[in-house]
Formats: sequence, C-alpha cells, structure tokens
Amino acid sequence: MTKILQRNLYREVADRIGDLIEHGELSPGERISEKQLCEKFGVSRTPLREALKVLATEGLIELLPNRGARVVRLTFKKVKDTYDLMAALEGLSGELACKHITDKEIAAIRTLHNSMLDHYHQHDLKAYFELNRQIHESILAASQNEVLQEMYNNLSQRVKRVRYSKKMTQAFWDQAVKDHENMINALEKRDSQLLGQILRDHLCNKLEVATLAGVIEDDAPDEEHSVVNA
Amino acid sequence: MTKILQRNLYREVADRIGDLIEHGELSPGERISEKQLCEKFGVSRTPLREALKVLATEGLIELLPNRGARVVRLTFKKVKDTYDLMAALEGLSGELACKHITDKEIAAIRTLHNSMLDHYHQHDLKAYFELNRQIHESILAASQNEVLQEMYNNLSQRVKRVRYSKKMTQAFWDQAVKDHENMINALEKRDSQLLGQILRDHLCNKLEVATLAGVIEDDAPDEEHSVVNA
DNA sequence: AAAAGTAATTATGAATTCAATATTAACAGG
DNA sequence: CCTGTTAATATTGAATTCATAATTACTTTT
Repeated sequence: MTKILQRNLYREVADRIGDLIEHGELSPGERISEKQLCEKFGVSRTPLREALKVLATEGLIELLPNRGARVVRLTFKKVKDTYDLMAALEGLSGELACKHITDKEIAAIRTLHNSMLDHYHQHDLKAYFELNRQIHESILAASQNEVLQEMYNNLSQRVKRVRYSKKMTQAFWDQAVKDHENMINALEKRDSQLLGQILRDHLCNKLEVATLAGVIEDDAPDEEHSVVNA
Repeated sequence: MTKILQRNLYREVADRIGDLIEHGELSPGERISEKQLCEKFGVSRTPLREALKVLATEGLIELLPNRGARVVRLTFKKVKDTYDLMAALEGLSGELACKHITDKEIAAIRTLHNSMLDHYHQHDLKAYFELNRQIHESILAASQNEVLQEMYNNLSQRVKRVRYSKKMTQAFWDQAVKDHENMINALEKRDSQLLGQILRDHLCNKLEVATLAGVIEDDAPDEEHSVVNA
C-alpha cells in the first residue's frame, strides 16, 4: 500500500528553502530574512517560521535566538564527519541488504551495474554518477530498515550542495568501478560481512572528501554567534 | 568556549512533550490535543505547533494532515531497526574514539569502568546501568564527531520510553561485563577495528531488543492513517 | 431501530496583530 | 575623527484572529 503524501504549507516551504540552499541561491552563513522569503513564496510568516524550525532540526540552517536564521556553514570537518557517518550507514545497509534482498532485486542491481559500466567505458561521468547513485539507493532500500533510510537521506541532504566531483582522476574512477564489481559479487554471494566492509571502505566517499578539501571555504568565522539547541 | 544555550519557547515545549512521551504520560498512538497541551504549558498555539513540527522531524510523533498529531507507535520492527542503527553508530564511535582519545580520557573511562564493576558485584542494577551509560557516552564524546553524536542522541531519544531492562539474566549480565572488559582493553591499545567490532556486537543492544520482544504491543493498527513527510 | 444525510460543533491551518529584542542611525563628548 | 550613548527603526517571538476541514450530534428516512 502506498503511503499518503503529506503536503502541508510548512513542508512545501521547507523543501523550497532546501532547494535554494542546495543550488546556492542561499549562501553558507547567509542571513535568512523572513520577510523576504515570505514575499518570495507568497505565504505568511507562520508556515515559514515552522519551516525554519524543521530545517534547523534537519541540520540545514541554524537558529540564532532573536536574530533569525542562517544557512549552516559547511566546514571541512563537518563534511568529513558527515561522510564518515554515511560510510558507516552504507556499510550497515549492505549487511542488512544481504539478508533481505531477493534474487530479482539483485538482478535489477546487476542491470544497473552493467549500464553503469557502459557509461564508465564511454567516459560519461554524469550518467555514471546517476547509475552509481541508483545502485547505492537500491541497496539502501533492500536493507528494509526505514530508520536507516531516513537518517541516510538526511545526511545526504546536508552535504548535497557541495557534491560535485570534478577532480575525478582516472585512477580513482578505475578503483571505484573495481569496488562496485566486488560489491555486486558480494551481494550475489549474500556475503553480508564482505559487502559491509566494501561499502564502509568504498572510496567514493573518501574521494569526495579529498576533492572537497580544496573547495570548501574554511574561514571559521564569527563563532561567538554559534548556538546549540538545548 | 562554552556554547550559548538556545532557550526558545518552542524548544522548551518540545522538550516537555518529549518528557511526557518518555514517561508514558502521552501513550503510543494517542492523539495529541493542541488545546489541552496549550493549557497545560500555558502557551499559545504558535510555539506549541512549532514544537510539534520539530518533534515530528525528530521522529517522536506523527503529523496527520488536518487531523493533528499522535505519538509514534513503537513497533518491534521499528525498535529493532533503531537498535541496529545505534549499534553501527556505536561501532563507528569506538573506531573514531581510538584515533582521538587522550590518555587522560581513557583513565577517566577506566575509573568509570571500575566503579561499574563494583555495582556489578553488588548487584546494583540501577547504578550499573548509569555507569554503563556514562561509559558509552564518554566514548561517543571522544569520537569528536558532532554529527554522529547528534544522530545517536536522536535515535536514543526515540526508543528511550521502552528502555527498562527488568529481565536481565545473570548470564547476560556476565557477558555484558566481559564485553566491557574487552572494550576498555581495546581502547587502551587504541585498536580501533577491534573496539568497533566489540561495540557493534555488544549485546547490550541485542539484549534490550530481546527483552522488548515480549513487551511491545505490536497490534499494528489503523495503518491507513499513516503519513509520511514528503 | 439502524443507516444515511445534514447541521452544529470542534479542531486544525494559516494570516494577522501585538510585544519584545536587536539593529541601525543620530548625536554628543572627548 | 573616533568612541560611547541614546533614540528610531526593523526584525523576531508569541498571541490572537480568521478560514477551512473534520468530527460529532441530530434529524430524517427506510
């Protein structure tokens, strides 16, 4: 049975603001003006402020008491920490997937994998990454653990805006493809320990972190304004 | 530098409602009346509704469009999934802790450990569990990964209300203490792989899950009302 | 009496209004 | 010209009000 999709104004607004952040239309550290966004979206402050609270809980923005909100500044450490976590979660998803996945689902992933290999041989980076993403998503779904999926998606969202893999060297790419070959073999053997290990070590994450090392503006500014929800 | 503590009305209300849920004053599946809680806390609907949205994001309650909110019903599967995740996160925390922890911090944990052993030998279950909790918290803190800590704490909060370990058998207890002995040894050797493995396999989680199997009312009712934030 | 349909009531969703806090601007003194 | 103080402005925090959807109570009909 398909679940009912909740479409509240606040959720709509939260998603739209999330998009603005992802696409860089709201910059890291930028102060978020309630009035401005209200006019942009054509809603009153009530649903907008609800959205801000939700986004703060999801880790995309920070709330400064009596001083509004601002987009979370992604320091290198924060991104690194998030990727460490995502690697652990991917590892778990692999272990669980081995226990639950059906032959049919494995076949579907094998198809995605072959398609991904095609794009790899044609050096189509963009298409490659899309297939790559679909494979990881399929494994996550096969884990049958909804809490895990929710957490992973939340973390993924937090770092989405710094996810562009320009500096992909051929060596890295080759290794990533080898990893994937091993992954799908482990999956077909349903070797949960092995798949978990591969996914935890999979350099996709580490590559991105390495790539990002030079990208992120790590100026660590006005930290005296930092606030924690308590 | 100590961080500024945010104390907004909505956050206060959210915490108070969280306490009500934890202590069973709001039952699983129970409909949450806005008016009632407004009167109870002496606040208007605005901050209360903001709190509800945050609690929904944190996974403690569900929002039913145009039909208010209700406390999330903890099915056995949901608890099991959450514990699987927490075990993975504890494993990661152990690995990271080995890399960052100072000799002084290890000594502090050793002290906690010894104190825990005392309570074990005196069969003081309550005091034992408090020390146990402190040890795991110390390792988590030593991981130096704030995102990890945030996620772990959120998961912990979700299952807090079903955390009472009555049916602790002596055999389980003995094993748990052995695990802890191995844990602290691995920590002192800074063997991250080993500590990670121990924590992932640590039966504390599994014990609780096993204990809960008989406790949780898994009636799986009116699921047609189920809603997902989208 | 049971079921279905309609009116009344209640609760939620969202906009508006009021109050408190922070930011900016103006000004005086050094 | 710079610094510190105070007044004006703007923004956020919270309560209230209005609108809309859901629930309940009450008819009406079979």
